[in-house]
Amino acid sequence: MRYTLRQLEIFVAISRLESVSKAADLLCLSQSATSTSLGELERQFGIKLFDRIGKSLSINDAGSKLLPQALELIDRAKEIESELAGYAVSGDMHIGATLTIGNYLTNLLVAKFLQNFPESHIKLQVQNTETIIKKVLSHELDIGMIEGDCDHPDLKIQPWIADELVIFCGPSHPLINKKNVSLEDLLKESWVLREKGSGTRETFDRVFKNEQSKINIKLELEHTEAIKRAVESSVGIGCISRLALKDELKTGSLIALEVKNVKLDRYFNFLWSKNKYQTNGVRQFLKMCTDMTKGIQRSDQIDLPLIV
Amino acid sequence: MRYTLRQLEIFVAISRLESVSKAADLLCLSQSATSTSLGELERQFGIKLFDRIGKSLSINDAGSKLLPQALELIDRAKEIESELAGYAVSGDMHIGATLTIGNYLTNLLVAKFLQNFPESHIKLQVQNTETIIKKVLSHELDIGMIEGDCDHPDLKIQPWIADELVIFCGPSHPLINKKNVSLEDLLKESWVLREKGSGTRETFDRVFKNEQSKINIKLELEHTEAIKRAVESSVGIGCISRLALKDELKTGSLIALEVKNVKLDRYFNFLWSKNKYQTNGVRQFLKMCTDMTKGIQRSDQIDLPLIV
DNA sequence: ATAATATATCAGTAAAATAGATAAGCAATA
DNA sequence: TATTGCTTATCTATTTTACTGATATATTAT
Repeated sequence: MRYTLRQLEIFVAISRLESVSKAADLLCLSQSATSTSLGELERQFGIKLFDRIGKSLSINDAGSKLLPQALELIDRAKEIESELAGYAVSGDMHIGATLTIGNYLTNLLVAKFLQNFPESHIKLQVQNTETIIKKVLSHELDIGMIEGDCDHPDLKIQPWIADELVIFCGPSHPLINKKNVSLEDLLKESWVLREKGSGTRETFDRVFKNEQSKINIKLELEHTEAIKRAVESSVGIGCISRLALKDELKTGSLIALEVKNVKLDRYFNFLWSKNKYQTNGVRQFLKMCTDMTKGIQRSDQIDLPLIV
Repeated sequence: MRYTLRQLEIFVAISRLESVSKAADLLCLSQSATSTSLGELERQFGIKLFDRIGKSLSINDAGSKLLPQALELIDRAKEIESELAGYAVSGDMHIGATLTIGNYLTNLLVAKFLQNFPESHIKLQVQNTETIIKKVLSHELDIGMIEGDCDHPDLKIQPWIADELVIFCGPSHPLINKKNVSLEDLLKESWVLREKGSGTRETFDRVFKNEQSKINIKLELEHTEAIKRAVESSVGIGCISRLALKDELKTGSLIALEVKNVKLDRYFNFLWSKNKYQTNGVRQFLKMCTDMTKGIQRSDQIDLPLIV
């Protein structure tokens, strides 16, 4: 297959206008290139497609036979192109995510997305839930990714994947030897937690709302990594997403405590404004995220490095 | 439309084999060129078609969408190519024609044919009817073009176009002033005719078979041009095809005599062996000839220079 | 670690597309 | 019949693309 769609396009234009010069104008090509291209097509098929009568061209049998088929082929080719263009992403995309999601998932998701759509430009902001909601409302962000709910009439929220907070301690902590850790056991401990207003803290507070006064919060930190270091240094026990603890639980540098009757489940959610036009980039991004978590139950099972 | 069918072919091969290297082998292309071609296709569509997982490729959504469409498009393109190849002519073609046809029509027909099929090679032989029939029978010729009939069981004869012999004289001949030239008038004249065995002479003899002994043949010549010169020089009156006289009748250098009750009509015929395979070139040539004479009544109305 | 293997990229080269200029053919017309 | 204008074809030079061979980079297997 040595002929090109471009040659067919030029052939069609010449056929339509019955003139090389006019076709050249139409195609924004020199008369020379147009003539040569037709000649090359004829040479490749080993057959003339036009009769040269004096200074003008007149399509011949072979040309007439080719014309409708060339038209059809070009139409199909254009259709393919535009369908694929529907996949393609253009323009900027602004994504906001909370600390936990942003640090452990979104940055990797964005990297993967950029691999598939190298032409697109993405700005990722990591901020607290409140700011993200505000910016999604003001259309400053195309998508927000937050933990927990949000019921604003202008916002659409879509659950993405389950997440679980884990209560954990250092490897030398006495509780790790206890079989059934109870709520009472926990209330005796010192805590290292995320600050008020963070999604993680909200989940924590919601679950422990009846025991709030009895919880001894020794340290409030704004970063999960800092909390891990503090717990390692035996400042107290902590509570953050299993996603953020993945590596440490694996190596055993931090230990998860299984507590009876305490379930710190929550959902990571997508968030977008009902009033903002959803660009193709946004749709593709959402699709990629949901596609990737098919068959996956919980956030920490997403094995992004393998996929990226 | 900036992408090429070749790129699609390469894309399909890579998809099929899920490997750039294997596709390169299949396509007899370097791994480098294959990789670049895929990259270029992706760049042009502005979208990746494969996920690169480690050292291997895995087709992604966009690629999966493209694949069947690319296959279809390539199939159509190949179909077009081979249909057009059916038009194309390859190999040698041997055509034989008698003097009158060969000199005034076939050479021009062949020229026109070669314009449309520049790759083909034609050998044109101008010989007498008998030789042509013999060579068509021996398959030395693909097609013969003769005046008059031939009923050999192994030969197929196909009428092409009507021809007419014209009795003519020089511009100073006394007969041109006579209103109704009669058969008796003619028998008083001297004649310049083609030699026995020629198609023209056979037609002449057939029409004048009852007056053969009374016809005074002064000069027998093997070329129509020579006959014209002889008649111009007042050697006598002549009888050749109107086709060969076209120019002279137009300029008035020779004058046609309308003779009552004398009709020298005949047919130019195609001739081929029933036992010889008819190549595509032969079919195309016959088609071109019959197409060209649609709506034309007689050989001298064919205006070849205009068409060529 | 090391070897084997796959893709991507780089540098150099061959081939193709293209523009600009020019030749050659034809038609209208002065 | 020469002239003008318009057409297609072709020539040369240049840019762009396709390609090879070599090399870099990354991953799997040993």
